[in-house]
Amino acid sequence: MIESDRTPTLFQLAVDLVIFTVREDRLHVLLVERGKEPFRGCAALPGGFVRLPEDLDASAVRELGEETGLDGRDLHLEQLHCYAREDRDPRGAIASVAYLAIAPDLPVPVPGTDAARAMWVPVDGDGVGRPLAFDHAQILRDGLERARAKLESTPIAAAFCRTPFTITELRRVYEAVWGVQVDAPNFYRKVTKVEGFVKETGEYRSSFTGRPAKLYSRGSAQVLHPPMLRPARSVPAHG
Amino acid sequence: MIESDRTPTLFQLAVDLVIFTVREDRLHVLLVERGKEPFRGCAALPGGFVRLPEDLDASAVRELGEETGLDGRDLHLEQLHCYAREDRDPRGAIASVAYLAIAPDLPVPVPGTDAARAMWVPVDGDGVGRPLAFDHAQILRDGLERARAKLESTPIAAAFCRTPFTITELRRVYEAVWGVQVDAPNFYRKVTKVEGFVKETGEYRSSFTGRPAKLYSRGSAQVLHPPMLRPARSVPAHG
DNA sequence: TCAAAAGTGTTCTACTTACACCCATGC
DNA sequence: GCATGGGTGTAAGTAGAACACTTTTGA
Repeated sequence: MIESDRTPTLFQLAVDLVIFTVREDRLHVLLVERGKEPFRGCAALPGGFVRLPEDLDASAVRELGEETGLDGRDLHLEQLHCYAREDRDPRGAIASVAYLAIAPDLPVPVPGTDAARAMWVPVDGDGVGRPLAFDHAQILRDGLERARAKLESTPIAAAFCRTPFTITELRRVYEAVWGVQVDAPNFYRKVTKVEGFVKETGEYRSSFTGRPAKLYSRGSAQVLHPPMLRPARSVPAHG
Repeated sequence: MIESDRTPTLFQLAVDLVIFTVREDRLHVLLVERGKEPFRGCAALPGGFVRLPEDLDASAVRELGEETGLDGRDLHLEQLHCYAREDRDPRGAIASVAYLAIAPDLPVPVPGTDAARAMWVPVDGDGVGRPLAFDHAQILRDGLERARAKLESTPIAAAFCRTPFTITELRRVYEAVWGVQVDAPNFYRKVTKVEGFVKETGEYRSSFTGRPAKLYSRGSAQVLHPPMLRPARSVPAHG
């Protein structure tokens, strides 16, 4: 924070959101269709500009609400990375602070709001199979890698599930985000044994067939001891 | 990245550097004494403003060179977090992108340069035992936690050591950064067994007493499989 | 020969993995 | 009954923790 004798660039600061959910056992990201130039009509991450006195986290929460109808206070939301390459936005000096958000499978987009332009798009491999505006493809890749890593060491997988949830639902989160198959019996034991990952509610949920599953809510742990281990070689969960 | 009808704030963007090294078995951070208001005379993290067309990483490398004489291309350097709270700088809208840098114990500060105002300060617990300018105490805490976490899953501990190094030097990095004692025999085996962490040079180094130690250089691994595990309860390594 | 630092051996325990198997429900 | 998904048992293999012990040097 030492002053230079040359004039610093003035930036507009944006927040862009990588919002993930799991629907039908597949990882999805929320995209919006841009209504203005540049990249009009192109898919992009939702986001918007920061205006003081609001800080970055608050901007992210606000944008989440405006563009998706989701309440940021209920979701996992964490800062990812700041992007400021000169060529990232043709309008000029616009730096973006990317956020990772994780949502349960909720009825979004909400019709009749800004969010009507939003859509859940399945993530295959490292991307969405279509061009994204600005450097959003890179931001999406970074967000995906962050989410995958955080599943290992923290209980954020539960943020993908509506409470209460079953252990199988939690397992399908790991399978969708990591793109691997996970052994159900071992996963069950591990999750229920790791201190503070999940908490039994005492309730059960019947599915159409099979034994009713115990229901759980998220525990109090912030980190997992021991961590969930991502297999070194990925076994595709979806052919 | 959706335009608002209200005018976004214009920010100056700064990069601030949390530069760690280990000297005499203790973790140190590089601080500078501010020569101007605000916080004139107060200790602060080195840093400076971003000027396009330079991007954030390049700004961090440049500031590292200007303020410490270190060559950023030789060091571990990674982005930490972006800070933009309204009250973080009394001069107004200045957002800071913090970087974590890891350096071996080199003869820095370099007298006769800008770096002469820089000093290595030991880190005790979570801080440096003196007030820091702006929100730099928070940035330092975040950098410290990042460094501690990265020692677990990546080989960055080697970035604290001049090449070639001994396994004991590497162990002292873990002890200094984590603030724990590490069992030497088990550490030795683990480090030399994990694929790609360190590479034997075939040379030996004699110390004043004891058996000469094998010398190693950093291996090619980007992540450690399995990771180095930080003890759940910290056993203080000093004091 | 002694101290000190490097490096090896050994044992116990914890965790992971693979997979067999039982449980509880709807049809 | 039987198909289906939930959950438990069990045994083999791998990794971590503790610590005794050997090796190799300088003084």
